[in-house]
Amino acid sequence: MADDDWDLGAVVRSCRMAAAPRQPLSSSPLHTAPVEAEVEGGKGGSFLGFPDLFRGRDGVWELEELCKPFFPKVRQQLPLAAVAVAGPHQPPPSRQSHRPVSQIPRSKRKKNQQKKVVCHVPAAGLSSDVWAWRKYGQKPIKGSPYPRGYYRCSSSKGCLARKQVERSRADPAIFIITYTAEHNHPAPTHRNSLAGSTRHKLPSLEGDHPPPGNPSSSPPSSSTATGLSPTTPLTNSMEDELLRRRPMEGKDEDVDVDVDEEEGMILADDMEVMGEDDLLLVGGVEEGASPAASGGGGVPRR
DNA sequence: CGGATTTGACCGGCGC
DNA sequence: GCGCCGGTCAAATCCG
Ligand SMILES: [Zn+2]
Repeated sequence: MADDDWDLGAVVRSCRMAAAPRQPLSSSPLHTAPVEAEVEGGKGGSFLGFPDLFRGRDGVWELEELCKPFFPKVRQQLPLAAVAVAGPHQPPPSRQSHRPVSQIPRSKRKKNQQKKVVCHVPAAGLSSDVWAWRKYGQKPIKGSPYPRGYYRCSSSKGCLARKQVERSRADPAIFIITYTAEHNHPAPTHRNSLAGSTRHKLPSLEGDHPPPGNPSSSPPSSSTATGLSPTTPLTNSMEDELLRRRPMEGKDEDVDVDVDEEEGMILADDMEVMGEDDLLLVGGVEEGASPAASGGGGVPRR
């Protein structure tokens, strides 16, 4: 392959998340990833694309510009490694128990699964998420005073969709969400009332009153973010608060970076085709196993 | 009771 | 070879 440089041909496109207050839709299930960019072999090179404005569908939030002082570390992981599976595997669990990775060649996926969609959205954007996410980790990242939250689809069972939420270092009011993989099932329901599928969303909270010590003056300085995305539903208060902090004057920039290497999106395809109302399952995508079931065994799996 | 959240530890990859 | 970093899993805990 190539010669030339594995550098990158990145195609960045701006896409707006559009909270879409509603809208009959029914023709665009993908509300958050209308565009995609392809990056090839990205390593050691700054790319960042060009501000490509895109039509303004509803013309609600007009894109502004993507000139953000990104940190000097905008490197994207490199793909490479196109190994083709292989074979034998089934290596016994060496080391403690490590992780019974005997499910799928995660190793390959790791680097192969580079499908990422980065979207910069304001606080309001967080609430635009119609999917239910379950947080499975949070870690402080270098170069940013705020930690990054790792979320997974509530139905991790067939949904490899993952989401990374991080706060912008310059604009704490802006969140950088990185979506990986797509859902293989239709959204829970178009945002009915947003059924919160999660907990932790106390209705209380009015005005500010954080009991003790709530850094209302300069919150960002301290570590611990002020609360990364709660989950699907965003506390109104928080939303409002954030909005207040930095009223997005039309500043809504979204960058999509999609790296596709090989197939593997059949499921997604299906979803695209259907994605209409409540389509439950599509043809048996489920894993044959029967984990959830009702506890028939005890330890989950893995 | 189930599900979600939280926190720590562990692993793999990369850089030096 | 070791260290750094990011990412994920896993167990414990709490809420509804
Ligand atoms: Zn999903």
